[in-house]
Amino acid sequence: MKKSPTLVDVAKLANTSKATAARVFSRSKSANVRLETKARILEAADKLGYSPNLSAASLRSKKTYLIALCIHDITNPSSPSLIRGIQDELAQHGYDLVVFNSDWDPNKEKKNLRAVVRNQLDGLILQDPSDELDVLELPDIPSVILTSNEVFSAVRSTVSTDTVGGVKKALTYLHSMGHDRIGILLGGSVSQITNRKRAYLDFYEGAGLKVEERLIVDVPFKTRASDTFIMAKELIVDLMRSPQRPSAIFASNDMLGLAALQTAQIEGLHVPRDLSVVGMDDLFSAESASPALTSVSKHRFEVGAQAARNLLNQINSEHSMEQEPINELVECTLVVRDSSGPIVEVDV
Amino acid sequence: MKKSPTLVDVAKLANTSKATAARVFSRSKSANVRLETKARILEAADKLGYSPNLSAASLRSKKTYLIALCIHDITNPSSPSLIRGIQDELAQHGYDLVVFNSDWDPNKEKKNLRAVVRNQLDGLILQDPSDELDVLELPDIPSVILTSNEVFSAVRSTVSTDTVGGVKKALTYLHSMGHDRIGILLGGSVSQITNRKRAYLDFYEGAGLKVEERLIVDVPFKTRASDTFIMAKELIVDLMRSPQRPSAIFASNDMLGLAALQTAQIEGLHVPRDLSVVGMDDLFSAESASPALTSVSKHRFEVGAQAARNLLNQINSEHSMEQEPINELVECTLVVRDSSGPIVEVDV
DNA sequence: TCTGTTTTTGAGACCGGTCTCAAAGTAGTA
DNA sequence: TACTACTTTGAGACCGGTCTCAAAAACAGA
Repeated sequence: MKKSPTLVDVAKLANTSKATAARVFSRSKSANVRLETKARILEAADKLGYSPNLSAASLRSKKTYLIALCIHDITNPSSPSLIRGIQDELAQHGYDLVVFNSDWDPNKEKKNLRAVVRNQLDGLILQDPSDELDVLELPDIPSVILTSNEVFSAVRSTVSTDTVGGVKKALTYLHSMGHDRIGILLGGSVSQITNRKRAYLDFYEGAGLKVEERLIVDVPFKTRASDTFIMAKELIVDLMRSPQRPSAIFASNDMLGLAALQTAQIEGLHVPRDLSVVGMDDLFSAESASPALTSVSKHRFEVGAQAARNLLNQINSEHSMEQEPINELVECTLVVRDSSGPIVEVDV
Repeated sequence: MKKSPTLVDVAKLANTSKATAARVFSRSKSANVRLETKARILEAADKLGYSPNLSAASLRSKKTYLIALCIHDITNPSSPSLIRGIQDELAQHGYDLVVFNSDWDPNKEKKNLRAVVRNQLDGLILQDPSDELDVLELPDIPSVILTSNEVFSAVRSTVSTDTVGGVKKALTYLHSMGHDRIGILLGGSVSQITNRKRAYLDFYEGAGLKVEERLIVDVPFKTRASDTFIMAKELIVDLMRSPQRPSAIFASNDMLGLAALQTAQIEGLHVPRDLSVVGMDDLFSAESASPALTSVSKHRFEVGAQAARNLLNQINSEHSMEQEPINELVECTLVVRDSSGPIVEVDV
């Protein structure tokens, strides 16, 4: 592995100065280099197989053209589209993405944030910071936080999903199909659970329906998806076998929705005749389920793209850290498929 | 955003030299610093809120502690577990991961590889390089390639999946259940298709069964998963409605398997009574499908972990680029679930 | 041809660490 | 106390770009 050529080598071969050669490769403002000179330099670079050293560049210029994404777990099925939304936007501006997992561990989260500043990354997209994280621990760089937590939205730009609205859309839809006893499967983080439960209760109150505690099922969160899935199925069986089972189930995420579909099938309930199921996230798994699962899309791709755009704006503006944060809210959309339909009165 | 403190600032405050201070933070070989001195330096660093600048460090030391992963599309459902396998292994050694997507575009692939060397990344894991990529275009850094293509395995370490063996396992299983007319759904890249078709034909020949061209279905590849899915369903309908439909279907990836399940349901075929379905990949979607999909696991997590381990070995050895490449093959495992069972003779 | 303006080029400091090498300090032993 | 061996520290070159600033070259108009 022979030493790779440097800018000085290129300059020497092209018979110019280091400074001029640098201007050809610099990605900052349009450099003034005569075309003839430029061609000569490029030719020399090509001949030597020169490739700029970004470490050196970033040392002086303070720009790495790398963005950090700190998420909980890339294995989470909704992560990929989020990431893709970010990457597609970043790629257009020559930025690449470094992905960190926190596994919902506040210590890992902090460790990751330290890595972000050590590596001089140019920006940060942080998913749902833990409660343990103090605002002051946020690195002092352009950042967008994916959260609806006001503690953060007060100081940094955020993009969040209108999950409350999404829950309402799902319930409104089911109610309009004649369902007035709708089971809800709650899962995920504590804040997600309280959030959606609140929305559910509000809807019930608004619609003048009677809340039955039995219909509200909390599925404890496990790190491994399969474990949550198995746990969910047990709880759903209980719900379905209960004397007055609901005619519809709203699952606050697609994994729970799929668990409901599977359980229904095992229990011999036909979906959607005997039971309507609506999920949330609109994963590919929802589309490919049997029957295809009606689901509330959170538009993760768009969320990612929006976060990236906001971040790039901050990076490209002069005094980004003094600017007022921008807090964006992405609406949910209901995607109706085959797992839901009008209530069917049972002829006794 | 005030200027962040440097090592010199820390050294000054701790009343030592830059060199000594550096030794405290250096991640290379155990530095000899008196405990008392070290404590003083750490205290000073803490007081100033010092954080090392990795750009500077890597300029001199030629190490960024960043690894590149070049894959086709992170949105592909099997990517996350691969990534996780890599990350978990890397994290133990203090490396972070930069993820690049090529979207099966050879030009993007080349562009990504250039970015890898520009950024001085310490290692590369490259998924299934395109045929357009010349071996000589591979960056001259430690790397592991996820491919079974001999052109690459001759010159670089590789990790690949024994898909041929996997296909055989699935078919052997179905055959043992009494199925002798097994449809196969082929999808993915050209090499994947030919690969698996070959395995299918070999199995049929070995088992002394008659090959029926009608049972071999090619599903054209589309960039968007949903498009492939829709296309697949149309083709599967044809297969199921054909006069002599197969009693079992082997899908060469889970997406096609799920499409088969959905189609069967729509067509009123009971799985597994009327039709057995076996997929490949063992995605979470397979586990959560209704009925749960029997699938051949390719152990993507393990593949990632193994690739990462190999890469780290290269990085930590002296003359990595002169070493003989190590080519590893990961076995597939059949995970039997509810979508497959013994053939049921129809009473006419 | 000459002057004023604009464009292009070069010299060299600079970024913040790491690394080498030699000097200083400390122990252990005769 | 003197001497060797080992540990700890400091001085300063070095990595390969970027950036500033001034000099040189090119151009335009008179």
